[in-house]
Amino acid sequence: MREPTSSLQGEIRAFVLGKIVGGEWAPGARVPSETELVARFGTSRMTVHHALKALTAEGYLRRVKGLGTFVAPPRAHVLHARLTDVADEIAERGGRHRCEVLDHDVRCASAAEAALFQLPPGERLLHARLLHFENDTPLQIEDRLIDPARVPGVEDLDPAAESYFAFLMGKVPYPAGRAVVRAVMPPMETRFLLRMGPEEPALEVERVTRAPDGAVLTVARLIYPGTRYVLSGEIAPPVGRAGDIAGDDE
Amino acid sequence: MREPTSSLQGEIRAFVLGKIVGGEWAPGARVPSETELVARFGTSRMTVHHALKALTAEGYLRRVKGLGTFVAPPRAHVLHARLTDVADEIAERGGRHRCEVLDHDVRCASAAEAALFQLPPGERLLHARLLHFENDTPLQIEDRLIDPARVPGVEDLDPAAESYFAFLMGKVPYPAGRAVVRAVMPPMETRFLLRMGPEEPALEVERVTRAPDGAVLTVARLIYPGTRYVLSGEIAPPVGRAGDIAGDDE
DNA sequence: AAGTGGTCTAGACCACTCA
DNA sequence: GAGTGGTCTAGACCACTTC
Repeated sequence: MREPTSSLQGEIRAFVLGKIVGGEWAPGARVPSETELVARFGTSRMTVHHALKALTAEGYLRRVKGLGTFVAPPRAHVLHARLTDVADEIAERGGRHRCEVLDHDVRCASAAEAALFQLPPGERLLHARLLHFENDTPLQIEDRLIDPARVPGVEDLDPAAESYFAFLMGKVPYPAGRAVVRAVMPPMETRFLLRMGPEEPALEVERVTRAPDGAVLTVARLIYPGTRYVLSGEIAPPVGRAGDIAGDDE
Repeated sequence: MREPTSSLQGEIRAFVLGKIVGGEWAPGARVPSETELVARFGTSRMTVHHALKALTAEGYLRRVKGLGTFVAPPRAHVLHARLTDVADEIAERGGRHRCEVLDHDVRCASAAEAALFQLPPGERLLHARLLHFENDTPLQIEDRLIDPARVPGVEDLDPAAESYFAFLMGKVPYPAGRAVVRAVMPPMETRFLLRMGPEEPALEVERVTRAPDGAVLTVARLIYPGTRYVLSGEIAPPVGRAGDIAGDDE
């Protein structure tokens, strides 16, 4: 990560961040107040405030009105792993992507599915199962349920032409959601489709995607052969979103 | 995520974010300029700037000097998964944590280990293998290598008393690092120790932790029984760190 | 009462892009 | 040259904490 020391904010940022990652200021330690930093760097208070605010948003600092600024206790780290469209992921590696449609139907929601989508049982749900290939080697089975009432036009989509991921991205960018990553032994059919070895486990990523209003839009189960796919990402401190009210986690 | 509309910044933020997550402003679309928002909300320019800056840091906007502000193209989402100390994780669930030391020795780095740590082969490395229990059920095997030259005092640590995670956190808070998540079939001994079923796969999380200067401090392999552990997290747009120079990814 | 951070103002200069 | 965002200033009032 390149640090811009070219600006006054950058200087203050580098000064504070340096003390933190260098271990000089331990977690919980008091950071100089805005007034003190103003005196030290000879800038206006707003400049200092900007720098500290940014570091707070990035999870390095904890600020309490009336009390002071402190080094945030990093008792947890956060894994930031990109979840992309399979097609994009393959393209990035320079591979060729192809997709076979295994199932594609509109069905009535079972009790479990209705509960998942918070819909009355029997409501219509679009179901699709796709097999994605990288250079003719199967890489992923995508098992997806979509609420067609919330995603207009999705019933007319040809999954082989445009991915559901891309389509949904266009319809509802910036969805909220949760994902769960598991190691599983998939059933026979899955093993066969993904050309997996007899003892090979699978990595399963299950995503529940919600509209900003909280309604479930789609549930996707992505299954990868364990020997051909890993999930990877960077580790960083937990980020604070500006929309959040000050941390209630203590 | 609660949005503070109590402040002027909050109002502007809510206005812009609403248009984005509501799909009214599509990815790539032009966002009103600071001048326009100043006119609309009747605030000073700094106030508008703050709000847009925050949304930029959170990955929702893309700003180009001299050009304008745009809705960031969300072609990828990011899974934000917490990586905590096992002991903390178990404590959060109200469980009881216990730890058995399987191996604990200082050895000379093999060629592969030396390469991983970017050290000359034969350098001393601390190796430990721990079995973590939740309520007397084994949950994790921690297989860890540490460069004792970079982490003073680590050789005197009793892993059963204080976890390496906590110790390292205290020594080098806010490390940089990468993690890889895999589904694997562990060897016999591991299956036995974790009391895994004959066909049960394992979830493996491998972390490489680096000091701010880039030197590898520790490599941890954490192995969980697939039926007793999942990795989960929230999905959000990729965050931009203020220290980064404007995105070069296009 | 003194000090803290949160927010806001009304200016300013700059580097940049586009026409 | 007009418009954009990036940065900065020197003030201000507020809510909050601790003493």
